[in-house]
Amino acid sequence: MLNYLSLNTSVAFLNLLAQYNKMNTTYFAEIILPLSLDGTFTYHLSETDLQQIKIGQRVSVPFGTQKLYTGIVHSIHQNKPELYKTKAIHAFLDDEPLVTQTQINFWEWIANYYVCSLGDVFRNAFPSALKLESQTFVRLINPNYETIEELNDYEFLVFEALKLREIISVEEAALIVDDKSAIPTLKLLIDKGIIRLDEKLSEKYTPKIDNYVRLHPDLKGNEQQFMEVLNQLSKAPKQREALLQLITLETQLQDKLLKVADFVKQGATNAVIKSLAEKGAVEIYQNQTSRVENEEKDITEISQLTLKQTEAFNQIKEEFKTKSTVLLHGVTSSGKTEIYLKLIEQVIAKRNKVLYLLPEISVTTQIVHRIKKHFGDKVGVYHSKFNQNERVELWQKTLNGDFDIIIGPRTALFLPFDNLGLVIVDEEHESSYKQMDIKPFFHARDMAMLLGGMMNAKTLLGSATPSAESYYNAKNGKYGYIELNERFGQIKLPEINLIDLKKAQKEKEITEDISHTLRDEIFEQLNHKKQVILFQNRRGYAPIMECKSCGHTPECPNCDVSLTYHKFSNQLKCHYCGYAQAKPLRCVSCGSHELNTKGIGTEQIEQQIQTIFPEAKVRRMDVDAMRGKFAYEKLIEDFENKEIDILIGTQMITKGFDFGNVNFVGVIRADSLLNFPDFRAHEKAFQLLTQVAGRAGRRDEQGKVLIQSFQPEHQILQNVTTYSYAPTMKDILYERKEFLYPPYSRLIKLRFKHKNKERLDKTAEQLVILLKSNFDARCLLGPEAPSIGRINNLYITDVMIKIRPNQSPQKVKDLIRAKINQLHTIAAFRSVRIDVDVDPV
DNA sequence: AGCACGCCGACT
DNA sequence: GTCGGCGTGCTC
Repeated sequence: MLNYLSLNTSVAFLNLLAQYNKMNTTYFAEIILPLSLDGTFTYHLSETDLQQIKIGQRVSVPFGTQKLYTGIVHSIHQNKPELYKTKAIHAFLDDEPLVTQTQINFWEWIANYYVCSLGDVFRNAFPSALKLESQTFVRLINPNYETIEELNDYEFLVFEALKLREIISVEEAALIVDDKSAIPTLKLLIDKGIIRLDEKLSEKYTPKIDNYVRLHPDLKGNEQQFMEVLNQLSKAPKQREALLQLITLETQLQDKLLKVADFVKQGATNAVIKSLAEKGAVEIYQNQTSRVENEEKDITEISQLTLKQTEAFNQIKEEFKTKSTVLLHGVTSSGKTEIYLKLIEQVIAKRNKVLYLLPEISVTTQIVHRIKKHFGDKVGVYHSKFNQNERVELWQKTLNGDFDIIIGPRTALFLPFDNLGLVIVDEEHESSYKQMDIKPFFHARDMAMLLGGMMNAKTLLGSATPSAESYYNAKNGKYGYIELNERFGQIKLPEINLIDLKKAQKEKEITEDISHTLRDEIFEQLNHKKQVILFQNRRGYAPIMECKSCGHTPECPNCDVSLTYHKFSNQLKCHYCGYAQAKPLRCVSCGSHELNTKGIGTEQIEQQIQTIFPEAKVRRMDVDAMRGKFAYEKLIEDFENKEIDILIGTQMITKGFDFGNVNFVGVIRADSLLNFPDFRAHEKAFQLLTQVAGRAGRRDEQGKVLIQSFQPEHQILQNVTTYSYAPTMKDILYERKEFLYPPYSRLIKLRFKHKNKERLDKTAEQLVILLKSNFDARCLLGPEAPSIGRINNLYITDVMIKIRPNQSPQKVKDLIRAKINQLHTIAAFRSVRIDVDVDPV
């Protein structure tokens, strides 16, 4: 009895213990979701989940009332959350992780540094084709519903459709009825218990499948059978010929596969190939085609470095022994690329990977071509014009370790590579490295150094005009510093001269905006069959349109800017929100027909130049002319083939655009660059003009540059003509120190946006009040509306915070986070959007 | 960031 | 009278 009892209790006890253990061994996963919400989200794991879950794996999870989101497994733990009930993971989307642990660490670092959520980083860093969103489907659950007379026409239509196909998507349902009544109709059907809504995930990425052709496997290495087939074809000469051609092609291609389409291009016809296939001579099969395959076939040796280059190369290597970052300051055409190539070669020889960052536009140009030429299919190129499918393939290939080198703009930083040995940031001064439109507002140059540090890689910053920050860091010994101040082949730097526009106007030495000196020079160049580049940093025809009689200027209805006149499309456009209207025939204010334009854009220069040089082939290069995926490549090709005599461009032409046949560059008006209300204006103007000048005389002879300006005496312009980089920087750094700007402080810009101006200003003022006690007056500026105070119907105001060198940036950021949260506890302030921009440019 | 719930203007 | 506008609150 006692035994029985004790046995019984022990069984009960064991059950209890098992249950207890089970409870205690409940596991949870932290999931990163693509939401702008702080932190990760906790889901509980079943035992089977636990078997297959891996950090970095893609999962789908329910979030909110019904939606499924794609998330990434961040971590696994046993801490049961007390404040809310966890849900289960819906599904594992892949067997293996698509994100590495290093990437997760990197994302967290970025979220912390740039004061945004981990979800913001994930959303931006991960290809969107891999972020599945659930689609809502309608499912029939009561096919036997009988009281049909109670259904309205729309309900009946959906019911009938579902009887044929059990499941339809909400979109299909909307097609059956009309768009507007779809949701109400479905609601009624749900209420009647006839249908149910289901969420389904669909993969957005689709592999590209092509038809390929090869010699039939049965004939391969079987000479006798092959001869038989060939003899059978004696009466079909075309087929015989094609078969023999295929053999030749296959030998040439070695292991590469031959697409049917490519075979057709080589002379075979589809009909012939089909007949051959029917006779068993060839085989047509399907295979996945890579969208990111390299075309490059002949790999060439890297050319020998010159003495100067070798010297620089050795210095870089020496500096890398003690410093993780080196700044290579080399004038345009000094041959920085060759040095990069040599370094890359050495790094990949050690089985390390290289990340090569370029400003956006340069990714499509010659540099990429040159790198591919040396490293062939080991080069992965990322570009923002890639479509979603191409991005996915690049991601997967990178994850597989298929590439030794990844080249790309700032987003390439997020590809899943490992084992980096070297990061190159070319044109490091370029402001396009800073992401400004979507969160995270990161600076790719800075994050490249960080990522390099995480993987023990070295970072090489390259520029002809280094940023003030990098120059400062180099001069202070934080980075290694190597100068390369001689052009390749010892060609002299272009001679830069200034043209005084005031004087030219007074002496009538000018036609519209082209001074006669500039005109004569262009004429001279064209006579020598040279191509000319003209720089005007404004697109459109004229930035302002003005009524001659009343002075009215058409403005954007959504933004606080005047509309730019585009003659080509005969429209007035807003460059901030995209608003466009037809050019009005008369002034909307007074009805006058006399409308004037003020200021000049590329379109107007194009027209003026074409008038002066009616025979010349004039082209324009700005975002308006560069629409479409291959517009840029096409233009480069045309320029190379000398189908363009004069190219007029915005700052686009300063990036990766080097051609041997250009000996002269003209700047139409430098003034707009100099008078920018920004503490970086002088730095940017010097860099831009120097870069523009660098386009001239790159190969055989010394180039010439003419800069037109109303203030030729301006110190920056004077310094540009004499290539006085160091003195310019000295002045700039002196001012920065005086006014406590970077690199002598760190900036955080808080940008407030709201459609109601009063509420906006009140909120910004309130946050300043909350922050006031923690900063001295010099370090907390604003709120102040930026020069364009309203974009897309949202009013904007900025608060600037300067962090002194002795302050902890982390503590300041924590403070900002806390104060914004505090502000948001009050409902009235909550609707104002606050963007935190760390290290604004 | 989505998405649902809830309260006020312009329409059949 | 409704439809639908977007303000507000919540999501593991």
